[in-house]
Amino acid sequence: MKYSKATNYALHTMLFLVAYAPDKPVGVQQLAERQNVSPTYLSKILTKLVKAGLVESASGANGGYRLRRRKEEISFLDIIHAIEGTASLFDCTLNHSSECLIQQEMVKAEGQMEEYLRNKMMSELAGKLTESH
Amino acid sequence: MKYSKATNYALHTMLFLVAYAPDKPVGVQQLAERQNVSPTYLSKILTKLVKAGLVESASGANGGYRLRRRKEEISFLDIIHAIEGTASLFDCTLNHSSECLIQQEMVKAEGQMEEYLRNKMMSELAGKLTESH
DNA sequence: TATATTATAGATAAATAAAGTCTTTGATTA
DNA sequence: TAATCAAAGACTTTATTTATCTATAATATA
Ligand code: SF4
Ligand code: SF4
Repeated sequence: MKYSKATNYALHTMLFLVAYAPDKPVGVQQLAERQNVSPTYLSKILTKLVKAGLVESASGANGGYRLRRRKEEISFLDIIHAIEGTASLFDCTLNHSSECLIQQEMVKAEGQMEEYLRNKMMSELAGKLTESH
Repeated sequence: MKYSKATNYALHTMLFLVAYAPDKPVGVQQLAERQNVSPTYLSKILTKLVKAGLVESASGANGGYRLRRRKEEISFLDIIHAIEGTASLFDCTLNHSSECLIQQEMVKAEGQMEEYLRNKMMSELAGKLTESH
């Protein structure tokens, strides 16, 4: 079980937008170069972020992506859910009713992680950023 | 990102051993039937549990698997780590030093989940088990 | 000792998921 | 109109997970 690389790309992209982006949109080209990932692949990730309402896009010349919310209102969990989806990490195919003891505990455990991520906002990292990161 | 089915099998196997197993070992055949999984596949999972010190095995007639610790001393996390390994869920290949802000937060978040799983013991579930589960 | 029983290990195959590419379309600006 | 940029779909490649098959080793008991 691993977080996908797509999630890594998404987090870095968001962090960049939060930390450095001015008002004008940033193109996928520029975002991709910073991360050594192909623009076409990153664009699919960005489209997910758009659909999740985290960023907005503009086509055409001078287009690109920009944040749609204030950095105080964007959590790690928002970004992760946009990429990984919101399904439980532990989903037993045989659904032995809601009383399933194992699943209950696994979901609670996951909830602990999510709570941390829900409360960790982009704004908290933006200030601490150094050049190389 | 999903927990593997192997982890599911491992949790069910351990729960069964905790709840029903007498002193004599249980064969992989029997364990596999309950879960509709092939004995050979389950046996590799069990071997991991053996190597993690959670169960012990005995070859030969009347052999099989039995718990190696008291149920109060077996945590969800023990079992999950035995199967999934202990590496971080978020591992950026480019290791930008230990000061990496993103990784730091992701590891902390994961730590919250692990803490819950570390404190959740098999003994807590054993009593609540119903027939069908 | 011989035989049946059971776990361990390794190679391999099949299935699934993730990562990445290519190409077309559509929107926007200058 | 021409250049620029995002969105979408089909597709390929790679990696991981799941599962099977076979051979070997250990043990009990008849
Ligand atoms: S007990 Fe829960 S996890 Fe196990 S098979 Fe039933 S529903 Fe699935
Ligand atoms: S900032 Fe952290 S997560 Fe990002 S590339 Fe550097 S080490 Fe990896």
